[in-house]
Amino acid sequence: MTPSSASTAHTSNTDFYASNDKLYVATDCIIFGFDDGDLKLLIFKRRVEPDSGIWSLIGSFVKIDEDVDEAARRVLKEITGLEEIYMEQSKTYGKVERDPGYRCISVANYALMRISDHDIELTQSHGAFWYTLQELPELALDHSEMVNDALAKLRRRARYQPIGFELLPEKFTIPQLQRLYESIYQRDLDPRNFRKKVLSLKVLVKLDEKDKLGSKRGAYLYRFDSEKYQELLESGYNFEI
Amino acid sequence: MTPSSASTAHTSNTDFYASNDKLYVATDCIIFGFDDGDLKLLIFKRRVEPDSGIWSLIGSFVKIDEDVDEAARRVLKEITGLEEIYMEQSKTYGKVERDPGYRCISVANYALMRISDHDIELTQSHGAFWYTLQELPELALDHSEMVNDALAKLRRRARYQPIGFELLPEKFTIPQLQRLYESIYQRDLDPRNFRKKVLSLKVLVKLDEKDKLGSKRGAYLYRFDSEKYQELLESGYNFEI
DNA sequence: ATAAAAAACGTATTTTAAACGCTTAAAATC
DNA sequence: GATTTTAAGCGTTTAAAATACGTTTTTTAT
Repeated sequence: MTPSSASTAHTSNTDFYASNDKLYVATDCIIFGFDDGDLKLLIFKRRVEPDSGIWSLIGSFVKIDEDVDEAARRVLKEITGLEEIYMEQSKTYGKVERDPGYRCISVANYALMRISDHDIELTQSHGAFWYTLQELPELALDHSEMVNDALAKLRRRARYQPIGFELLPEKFTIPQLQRLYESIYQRDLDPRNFRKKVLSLKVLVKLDEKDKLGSKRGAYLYRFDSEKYQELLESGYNFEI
Repeated sequence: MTPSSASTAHTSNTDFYASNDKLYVATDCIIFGFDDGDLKLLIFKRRVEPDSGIWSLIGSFVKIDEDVDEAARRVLKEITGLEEIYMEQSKTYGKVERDPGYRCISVANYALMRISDHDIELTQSHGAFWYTLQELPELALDHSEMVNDALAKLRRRARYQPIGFELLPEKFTIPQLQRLYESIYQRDLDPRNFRKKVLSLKVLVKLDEKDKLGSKRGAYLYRFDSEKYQELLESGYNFEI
């Protein structure tokens, strides 16, 4: 829920809301997931004014006794049922008129998750749906801007840190990893060069299993070597794809 | 003034909230300047509790009718006298206990400026001083963390966008530009390769003047071709140094 | 059987980065 | 006033990385 939806505000005292000189702090979550070879975004149909009926990101007010990123984790938990989601602060939106209902600044966070992991019923009960980036509708308030900014950040991050750990299932094939990068960058990559590059990073462990669903021939499954993955992450390695 | 100084709080209404029941929004500025071949930071001696007498960044509460980045620009203007400073949002700090005085979240912004440009008397009248990164003292609250984060961001930005426009005087030599990069990265660069690299970007215009102060022989002055600089900026070019 | 599709491995070419040598201009020293 | 010193400026060589593209392999569909 975005600030304006107010249903999760830390107080419901209406006298208080009437007073128009209060500055609220909220958090909104840009939740990226990967499934079916596509990067997707979890969005919601708003049930409150303004912009009721319009799609929006999920969010909440920050409580007085809660860290800002705690608030974001609380939202993520409420929506997906998951506690251990990769999350990173994106940007803070602070324009006076960004939310016509209240003076409210919003700290946007983006999260990366495996779509298959989450509690589908819980998500659906909140009126949430996964949309690919291509078919994404216009969003409420400044939420489209938030998505664009988060996407730009994700793309930039993917250049200097390996990514995929958070978005792919535990076992995955190299073509799947390639499709992830292709959907992040929205462009085709050469499969031979991609394979060479990711294998050169030495963070993949080849398994003795094959995935037979993706192709006729089937592709070997891999998993990340979490120790080496962590090292690579900390070394600030430049992962130019 | 940092949030704790409270002198600029946007409201003092205590009817609804007991005073420590209120969530404040502040902004703090990490002001980078370049001078004498060194990257420096503008910091202040705090005059209020907590941490009075300790060095800190400059900041202010965000007013109810003011955009968050407007607040940051207001602070910059108050301190330096300058309006057109390059400024970028760094990160938002939202831990409950980050400021023992109030529940206050802070949106940190970093600014880049030419030290020679600003109003020295104004700065000094605020108790402000320029410190190099090496001699930087421990700062109040979470301000040291803010500086480290902003520096990391500046370093990363310097890799994918040209920098210097904001930090160097209008006319500058290639060795000066090199010293800027060396002080950002805190490591030595090969002068021959550096020259080759920056000239290959085609954003420098060689002037017919020489700067005779920096060396016996003197070095040609250059200026940025702002049009090409802008193009380069927008192309998202990777400026690996 | 044979064609089609995607995986997997390999090689050649081009581009970019890193390392280093040499000359030049002007001030400082003898 | 010749010589040394210092940093600027230009160039070359070598190493590494990115890009382009060829070939073989495995399996399903026809």
